[in-house]
Amino acid sequence: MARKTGSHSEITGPRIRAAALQLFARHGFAAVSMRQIAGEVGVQAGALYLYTPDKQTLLFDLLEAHMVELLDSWSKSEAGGDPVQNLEAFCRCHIQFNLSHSDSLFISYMELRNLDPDNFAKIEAYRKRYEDALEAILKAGTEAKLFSLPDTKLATMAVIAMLNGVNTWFREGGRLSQDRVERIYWNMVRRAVGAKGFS
Amino acid sequence: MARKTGSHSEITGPRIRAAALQLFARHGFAAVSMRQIAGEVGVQAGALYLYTPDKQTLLFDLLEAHMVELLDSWSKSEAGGDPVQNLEAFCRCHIQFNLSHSDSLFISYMELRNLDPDNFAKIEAYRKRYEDALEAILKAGTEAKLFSLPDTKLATMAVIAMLNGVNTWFREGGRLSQDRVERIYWNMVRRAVGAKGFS
DNA sequence: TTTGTATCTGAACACGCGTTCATTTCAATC
DNA sequence: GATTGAAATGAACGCGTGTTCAGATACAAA
Repeated sequence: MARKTGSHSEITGPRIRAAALQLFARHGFAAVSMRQIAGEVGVQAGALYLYTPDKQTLLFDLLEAHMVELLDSWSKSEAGGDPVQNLEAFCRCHIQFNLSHSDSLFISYMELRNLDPDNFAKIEAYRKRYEDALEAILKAGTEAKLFSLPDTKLATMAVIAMLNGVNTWFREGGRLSQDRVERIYWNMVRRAVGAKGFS
Repeated sequence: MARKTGSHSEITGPRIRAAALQLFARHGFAAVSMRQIAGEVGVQAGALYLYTPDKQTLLFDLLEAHMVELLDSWSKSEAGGDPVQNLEAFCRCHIQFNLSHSDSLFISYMELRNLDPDNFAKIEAYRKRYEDALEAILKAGTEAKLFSLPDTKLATMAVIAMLNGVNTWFREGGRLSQDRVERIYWNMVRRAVGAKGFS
């Protein structure tokens, strides 16, 4: 069946990951059984082991894919403009990515503790790279006197936490359009970092 | 043994809740067994059922206690000053409470999905009361032209998310004192809401 | 000393877990 | 039509789960 890699269906594998993602997000890693995942895919539990060595690796693969996609998404959006423009791009990219990957986002914050130490360290390294990307923008802006921040590391955490919060309440078709939400959050961030020419 | 209520030890009950709190925070509700909790207390699993009807109720009691304490903490800190003072008090109270109840905070965000619908609704009602307290401050400030906010509901969520973020990285004895962190976050919040006389 | 009661044990119940593996299915290739 | 080999089954493994409960224990009151 497999045409290129020489092993495993190229259809069932992704379906398993999609089902696992949704179920882990909904009920939590520990509360979801391999039989439930298999049931969602329409297969027996044993078949899952043709695609993943174990449940732990399945979780890790989902988290790693999320972080890789996130970093990839930012590297494509990176405008290369001045710090203010870069910060706006970062905020919008972050909100957009998170809202279109809400299950992965949820898991990547909630299920870290279910990773064994090695896997945890790998995911943390990705996360650090992402945070560093934001901090670089804030540092550049602070040095150029465009922002007013006593501590860029702390501001980095504050901005990410604030933007992540959107996912806890935003629902498409609700009171505010996504673009409007992005604009309002960007204005709050812009003020929080003390961007000049804006009060 | 019980002297006042006529049932249950007044020592073992709290010890069970403390052990459950710590274990749930560390490993997650679904991943912790009643036997583990009992082991932590130095008792057999069956004994837990003298203090809680089941595992689900044990979780609910922890979450409810957290929300009650949180609301209580704010009602005691409420200064009754102008919106700017109230907002500062809210930010400081929130950070202080969360840092001194980090396990409860963690659980109360992570384990909501493990509550059955009735219990979930009750906790959400507490949470709404708390959010409303913050939104009332933001509304009052906006109407008094002290803040500049296009949407107080959205600002409420943004502020809470930002403040909650402190718990993900702050460690006592680290680079910054808690008071310094409170001050920096308060300044970011103050600017994010567009407080006058401050850029 | 006897009684009463709050506390706890330890075994048991039915069930679901992650994982393994010999066996079956079945489309593609020769 | 026979052969191949990946894909999937379904039963089995040992173990841990939440919960129950009859019985043991400890201790205050009578």
